[in-house]
Amino acid sequence: MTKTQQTKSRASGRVTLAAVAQLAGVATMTASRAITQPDLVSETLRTRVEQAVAELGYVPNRAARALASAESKVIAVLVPSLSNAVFTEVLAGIQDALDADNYQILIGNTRYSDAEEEKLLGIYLQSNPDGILLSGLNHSPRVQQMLTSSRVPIVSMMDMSTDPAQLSVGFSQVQAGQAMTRYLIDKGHRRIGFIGAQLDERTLKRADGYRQAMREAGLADPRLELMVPDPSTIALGAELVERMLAQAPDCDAVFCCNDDLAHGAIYQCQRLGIAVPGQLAICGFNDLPASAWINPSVTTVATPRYQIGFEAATLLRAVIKGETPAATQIDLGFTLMARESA
Amino acid sequence: MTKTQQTKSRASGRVTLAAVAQLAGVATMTASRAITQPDLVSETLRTRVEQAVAELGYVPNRAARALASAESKVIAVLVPSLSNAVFTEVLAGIQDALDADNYQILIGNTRYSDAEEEKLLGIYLQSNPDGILLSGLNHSPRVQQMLTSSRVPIVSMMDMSTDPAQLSVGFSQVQAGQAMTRYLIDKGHRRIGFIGAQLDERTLKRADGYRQAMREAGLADPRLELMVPDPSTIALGAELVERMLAQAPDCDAVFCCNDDLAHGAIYQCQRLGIAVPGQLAICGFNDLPASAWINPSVTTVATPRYQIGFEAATLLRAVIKGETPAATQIDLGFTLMARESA
DNA sequence: CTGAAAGCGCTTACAG
DNA sequence: CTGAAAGCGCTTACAG
Repeated sequence: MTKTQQTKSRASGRVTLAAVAQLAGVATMTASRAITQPDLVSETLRTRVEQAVAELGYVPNRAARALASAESKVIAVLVPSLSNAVFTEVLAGIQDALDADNYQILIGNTRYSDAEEEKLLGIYLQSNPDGILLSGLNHSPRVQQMLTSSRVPIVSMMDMSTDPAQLSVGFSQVQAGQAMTRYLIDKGHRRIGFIGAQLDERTLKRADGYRQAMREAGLADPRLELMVPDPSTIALGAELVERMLAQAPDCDAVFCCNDDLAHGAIYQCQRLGIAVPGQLAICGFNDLPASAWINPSVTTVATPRYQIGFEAATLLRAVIKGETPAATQIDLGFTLMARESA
Repeated sequence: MTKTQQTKSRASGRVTLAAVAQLAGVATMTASRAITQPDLVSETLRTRVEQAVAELGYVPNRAARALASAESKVIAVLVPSLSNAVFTEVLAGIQDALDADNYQILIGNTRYSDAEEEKLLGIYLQSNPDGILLSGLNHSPRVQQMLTSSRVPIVSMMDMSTDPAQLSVGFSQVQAGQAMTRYLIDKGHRRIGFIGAQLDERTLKRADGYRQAMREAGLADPRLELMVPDPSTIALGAELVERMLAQAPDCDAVFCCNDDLAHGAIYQCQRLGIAVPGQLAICGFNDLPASAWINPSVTTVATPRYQIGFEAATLLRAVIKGETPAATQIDLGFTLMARESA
């Protein structure tokens, strides 16, 4: 066990596969096989190698493996936010789907910024990922170009693509926006406002759905829309509900593009003495855990984000393995949760 | 540019440094230097290499770099949860601190499980990380052993270590628990309950602080404690406040080990017609964004989680660079936020 | 400032 | 079922 003959070597000092093989009395590649494809090695040698691994505390070097083999066992995930519970649940689904495969999951938070997305993708591409999980369908030309030239398999999450060549898992953001608006119209509301923040792809599509439904009903009015680029927060919801009421005093319902905004709007109405839903109906989007508990409980759209992550990762893994997926577009749908606030 | 003489080679097909060097008319290592240490290369050659990089769309292979050099440029971060906003803010701080250094940040969600922590650490160690950021001070013997034998620099986040050899950044969970309890006592409360969930290291320490303060004031009573191992959620807070009132009907204040629980407790009191803080004072811990907005607004302890992430990453980076840090323990403190609910 | 050679620690064909 | 050799794409000493 004392075989330190490092002269001017660049050896890291870590235990190598060669050391394991030597202790087990086999060739390096037999040791390699005993670890990665144990079925191809006789029980005798496999046991000897396993003992050597345990005795030496051998930890495989992932960089060496990635360099020598075709695959990196890395999957990169790009999400626009980690403070938004929606995406942490997407990540939980991804984690669960990839659990057993020894994948290294690279989680990148783009903070809703194209520049940040480009930067992170650039770094991740250096790791030669086996696959990439992306949020949304719209990306900067630079990102698209990087993606194309990398030839890495990609699955897009959150929305449905119209391009059959593009793998996507999610649900129709437009239809969900429409469904909520129609629900409010059916409830008898006529002056329905839309509050949107961040103005990311999904918010804009929900707004589209809102507009379509309002137009169909002959209720469309641009003064009922309030769109700001700031990040969605409870504080912003509180602010925007007041601005909406100022710009459209006859507003009788507000569709907030997400639950954070809706919660803030409700809390603010409580302070201002505005009855919800009596004087003003308020609804949100996503069905965060708090929405079922706030008083009044919040009418919203439940979205299958955990499932999206799980199914997207499962689809990606299949594609990486060279399988031809049964479907390239997986629509997981959404559920309107009618509660007290609207 | 047409130099495809791959016979039975295992080449990946990607553009290599050698190809860049050839196009630029320099040696491979000069190309390498032009990219990683541009100051050491003449302007002429540097420009030629840069043009070749752009023309070929060269992306460095991180695995090859990691294998050839001593450093992996990987930092592994282990957090117990991603659904808890506290840790996503810690991550934001880490991201910001490490932004410019081309580090690959490996984010691992241990889900409060020792087994999961061991598994993730095992995977991450294969990447030979330059440093590791850990949550908390208590880890399984197996994890400690893996950490020790890896010899990778470590910084612990969230709490203060008593071991001077252990780098830690955070604040005293015990003192924070004490401070909140004393605040409630000073407000005149005598029958102060403590509700704890998950029972992770931090919750147990806050409970310790609570007990010490109650003992000092001669108010200690085990019937005022309610500890359950379930994950902290709003729903659980709603359930536990009822159980607390059942087990200690004369309870006049409840200290929840975190804000999620406190929010649930408040919503439930609203439903049950229990006035907060009139009949029952309720306070939380962490100061999540909603706490300032809920009616009544929530008395809680603001914790410097973004700063913890930022400072811990900064400290780790210094240690990796071989610098001797000015302090091995960084106490970032906490702030009691007195609001309406208690 | 620039470069030819060796090596990092693994896996891939190819034999036997 | 087992193994000797070559190679993955970089960087590290060491010269010049």
